[in-house]
Amino acid sequence: MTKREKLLQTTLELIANQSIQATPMSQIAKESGVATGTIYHHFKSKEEIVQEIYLSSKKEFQQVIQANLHAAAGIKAQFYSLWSGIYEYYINNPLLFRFVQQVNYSPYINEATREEGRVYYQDAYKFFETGIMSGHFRKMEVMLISELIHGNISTLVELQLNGMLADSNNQVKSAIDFSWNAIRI
Amino acid sequence: MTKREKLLQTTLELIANQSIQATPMSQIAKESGVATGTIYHHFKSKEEIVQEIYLSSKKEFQQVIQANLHAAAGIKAQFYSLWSGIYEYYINNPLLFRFVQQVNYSPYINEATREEGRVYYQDAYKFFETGIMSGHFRKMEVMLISELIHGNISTLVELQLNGMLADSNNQVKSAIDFSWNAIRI
Amino acid sequence: MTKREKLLQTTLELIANQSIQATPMSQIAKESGVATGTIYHHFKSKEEIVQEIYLSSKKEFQQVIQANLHAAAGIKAQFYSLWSGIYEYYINNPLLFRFVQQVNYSPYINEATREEGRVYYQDAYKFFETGIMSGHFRKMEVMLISELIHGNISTLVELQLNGMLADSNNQVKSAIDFSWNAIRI
Amino acid sequence: MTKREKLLQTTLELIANQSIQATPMSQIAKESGVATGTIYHHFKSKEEIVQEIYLSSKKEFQQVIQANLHAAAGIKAQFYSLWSGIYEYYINNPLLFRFVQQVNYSPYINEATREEGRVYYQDAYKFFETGIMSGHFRKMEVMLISELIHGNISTLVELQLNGMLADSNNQVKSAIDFSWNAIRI
DNA sequence: TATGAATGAGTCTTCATTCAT
DNA sequence: CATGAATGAAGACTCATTCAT
Repeated sequence: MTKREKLLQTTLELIANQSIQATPMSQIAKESGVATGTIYHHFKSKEEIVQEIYLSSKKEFQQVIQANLHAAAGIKAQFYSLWSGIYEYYINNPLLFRFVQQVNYSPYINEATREEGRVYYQDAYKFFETGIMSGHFRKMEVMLISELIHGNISTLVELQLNGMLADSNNQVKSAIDFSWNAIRI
Repeated sequence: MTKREKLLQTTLELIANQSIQATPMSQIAKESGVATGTIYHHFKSKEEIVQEIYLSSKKEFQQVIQANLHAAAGIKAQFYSLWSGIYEYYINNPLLFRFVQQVNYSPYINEATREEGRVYYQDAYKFFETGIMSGHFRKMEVMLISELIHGNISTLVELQLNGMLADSNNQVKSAIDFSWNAIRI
Repeated sequence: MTKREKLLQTTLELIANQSIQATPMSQIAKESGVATGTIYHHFKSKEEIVQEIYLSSKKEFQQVIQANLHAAAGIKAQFYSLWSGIYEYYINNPLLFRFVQQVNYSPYINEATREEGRVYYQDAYKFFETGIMSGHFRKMEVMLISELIHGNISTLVELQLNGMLADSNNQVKSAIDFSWNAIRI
Repeated sequence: MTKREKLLQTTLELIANQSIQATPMSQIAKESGVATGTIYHHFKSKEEIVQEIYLSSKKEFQQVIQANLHAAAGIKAQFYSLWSGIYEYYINNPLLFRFVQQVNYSPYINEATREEGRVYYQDAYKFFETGIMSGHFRKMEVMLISELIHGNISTLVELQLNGMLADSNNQVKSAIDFSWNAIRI
């Protein structure tokens, strides 16, 4: 791992676990095993680090979407695969999930950056578009569908990570059905 | 308005518009037209102000729920009323909505306070419980339904407040249908 | 007890137990059962309260001296009586002893006030003067003798209050002898 | 002088001359020619600076004791040397003397730190122990002798620094005799 | 006299960032 | 590229004192 990657990784962990406000640059430096000044050879500012993590998480998210859309499969199978894929991605990367939550409404992420992040949802948009055209999904703005479904998944992850899902397999199943019924015709 | 109420109101506005981190006590004092020390005559700390606003918003939320559950009406009408009532409450109180978002994942609101806030959801829980018993709603944990539906509404409010809903009446209609289809049998 | 006396008493206790710096006027008010503003009807400032306690303790000290100098007794008996009397006075009034220590080198007691307090030592001065004249005590400045003997007593009180005197009766006896041998011819 | 030493020196001077309460960190910084933040690069807190000065003064004190105990000399000569050595050390380092007085009963020095400081008195204890065993000194707890004698010296320094010793050589002589007669057999 | 809300200067401390080495 | 000492503006909070009631 390069020093740069190490810094990104450390920042991610610290912010996810203790919030931005409680994460000074000095701590990032110490936990990364570098001097304070060194950070500024790799990044312009604290904001830049945060934004870089934010955007790279969105890029990775795009790959998760792509990896779970198997054109050959039926539309319902694809939908379940997509939903579960994203859910599991978050569950397996809780730091990333927490990080985005911490950071999303802070001054570190402005509307421009948020907008930039939305680009990576395109493949999901297309999937819903196709579903609507083919008469499988109710007619709605694809952006709206995407946000609602993504919101459902986030709700589940949030509950799961907080240990609020007893018999969780079953509840996850319920939640996917919830989303599916919400949009299918 | 008492000085105390003025302070709560000012804090709500400032945090909603510019985040907690960007809202120093000195600014709260100045915008409230009082001296810094005066704040501490009314509140123990910045944290206490934030928590008080948070919890009183949850209490108000409870009244919104109650006001929109008309037992006499059919279950679908009740659901649409509840959904729209909450949505409109948020749209009419955007500062409160933003405030809760800003504050929710900050160290100012700990799990204990969050838990304390969940008490006020009880009436919604009961509504979903009844709906499941009577065979109108799919069988799911009521907590799970509540969180998912509330998530849907929040998604809509978020999009609306960010000006991302063209032809918004229509889209709100779509979103309610989304939620309704998600749970109805 | 008048409100004024109550305030003096409370201040004495608080400062003795937790130092001046840790004793705000607000606490003095609360523990005295009055409002903050009330203090300022009775005293001009915090400094005035402290000085008043300081000087009244010195006045009381004068009475302790007088009460323990029995002209009829022999000089050694008088000395032992004086030494023990002061020692016991301090032991029985530990708050006063601690208070004076806390306050003595703080900006609240200036050299003028300290000088004012020394007036009350006159009777002890006279006692030593007489002892020197009659050839019982070594020839020294009476102020010097007084300060040294008083220092001895304070040392003992300090050790005693800190629980550092095992078999304390014996050690107190040793200390009085120490002082007596120091000055007797 | 390193920046660290400069800070210690400045703090010593300021506190000695104007008390802790009247010595804000900002003034320590300014008089040391550094920024406020720099202090915290070298010390954890105000308390740490004060404690460090306190303990290093005690360490130095130990050396003063050792330097003035000449085993070859007679016991009386040693005693006079020790007494005078300490006295002169204080007179030549009035800031240190005042500092310890200012700080001794403040919350900055707790009992633990005070206890830690007492370690450095060991050599004096041994000297008195030996004197008692050899029949030169009256039988007393060595801790008690030490505290009483040290109290005598402090009394003298205090008077001297306050300009209250006219014909001071003579009075110092008297005071040493006072201490010597107090313990010798 | 008594109250207690209000004041605001002042305290310690933090922390993103810079810069000489 | 790397270091870490240094910066200084800014933050939360305290507290002696005032003043309208």
